[in-house]
Amino acid sequence: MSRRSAAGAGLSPLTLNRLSLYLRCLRDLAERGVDTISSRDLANRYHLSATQIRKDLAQLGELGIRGVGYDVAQLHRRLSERLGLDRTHTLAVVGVGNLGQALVRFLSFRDESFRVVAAFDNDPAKIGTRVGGVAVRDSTELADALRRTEVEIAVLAVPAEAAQANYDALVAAGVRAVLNFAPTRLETHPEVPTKDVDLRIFLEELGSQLGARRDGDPLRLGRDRPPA
Amino acid sequence: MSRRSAAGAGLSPLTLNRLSLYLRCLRDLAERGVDTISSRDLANRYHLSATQIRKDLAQLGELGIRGVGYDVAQLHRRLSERLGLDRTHTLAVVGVGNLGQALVRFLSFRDESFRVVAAFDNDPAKIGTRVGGVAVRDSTELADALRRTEVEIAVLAVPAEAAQANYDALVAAGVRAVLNFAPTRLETHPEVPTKDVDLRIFLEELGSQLGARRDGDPLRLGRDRPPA
DNA sequence: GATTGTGAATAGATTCACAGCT
DNA sequence: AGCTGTGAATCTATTCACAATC
Repeated sequence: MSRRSAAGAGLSPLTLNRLSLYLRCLRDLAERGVDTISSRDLANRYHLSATQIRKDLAQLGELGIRGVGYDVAQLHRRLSERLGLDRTHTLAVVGVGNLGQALVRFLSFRDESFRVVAAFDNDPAKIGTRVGGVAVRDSTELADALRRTEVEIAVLAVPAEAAQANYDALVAAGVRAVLNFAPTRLETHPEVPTKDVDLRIFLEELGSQLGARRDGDPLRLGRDRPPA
Repeated sequence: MSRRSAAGAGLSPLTLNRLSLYLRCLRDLAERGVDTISSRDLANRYHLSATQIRKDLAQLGELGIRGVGYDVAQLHRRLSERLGLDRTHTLAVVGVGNLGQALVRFLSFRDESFRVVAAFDNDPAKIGTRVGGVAVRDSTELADALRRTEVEIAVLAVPAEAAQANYDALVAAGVRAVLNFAPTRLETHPEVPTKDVDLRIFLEELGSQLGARRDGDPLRLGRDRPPA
């Protein structure tokens, strides 16, 4: 079989997320001057699973050398490619409230792979201002503006009520993927990969792991051992 | 078997996240004046799976009425309880940069279940200022401050380099759970549930689903159908 | 001897399909 | 008749264990 056989096929989101993680580890290793690493070392250093690393990486082709390990630089390159980080993705942030503003600034910050090229809001007080070097435009211009600037990924950070309408407008304007921070179930367009990120759900997950209220046993805090 | 048998046991994070979702749907339904709903209707309205709803809810006990469906108000109450939302969780946000500030404001906003009671940063320029009604204190006071105000959940929004040290300080100060936004693999304390939220990984997931660069076929944007 | 890559085994999550209530 | 709750079946993900390779 050839070097780059069917290695580009569809990986599961779980695998993709781990690849991102591995990539970050490799960046760290490169900075520290490590140039070869075994799956076991990688796992130990960053609290991961060695077998899983091997299974995941094997999906991209034969990347390691038996008896030796993986070449840090080469693996880094290969992962970047597979994750599409070898080129710049253009982003638009829609909704420049608390979260939207933070996202614009956060994403504009020393990152070669993602670049915020447009921001939109429907609040007249915000339109025309600049956030993190990006001009905030009127949401109603969205369709026109996007068609000209070829935005690949949209970041939706509007209130729940406005999410679906904005999503539809974005898809109609030819955006190819959406990262949705609005706490709603969007009716998604099947051809546009959409990822929901709901901050409140993360908190609720933690909250529930803390155990529900036990009446008469109010809030054992401090250094106590947990119930289990 | 009694009404509240072993129903409080450990649900998987996946299930918990879906319960949060169902809860949000129920809130919406209650507002719209719906007071009974079947798993099928719930699924259709919010693009979920009916069987999965039933499986998930069954884990909390016998909540529905066969032939009829679920009582919206009662189910809402029951889910809130299980998710620990029937009481207020106290939060501390550590790191008041772009993201931290947005999180403080976002979380301070009309939410009964989570309340930001403290914010910390190590930047002298920020210490003493207020963000969303919360005073920013020096990170070095963290241990003392937390012991007095009994914070349950910490939100870590510091740069990667500072994350581990702050995490350790938080755990030592008796925090019971951590929501980590720093892009690092933390060495976690097993008794403190910790959830990583890495915004860049979400973007990378989308980026990779967009397909890698195909040389000579640069950026087909617009309304084209995707490769598949 | 060390380490990868992988088939087989296990664990976990989702879907199916239907018995059992109302 | 309609809908829940659930065992069985299926699908997906992870871990084990070892043959293949350096």
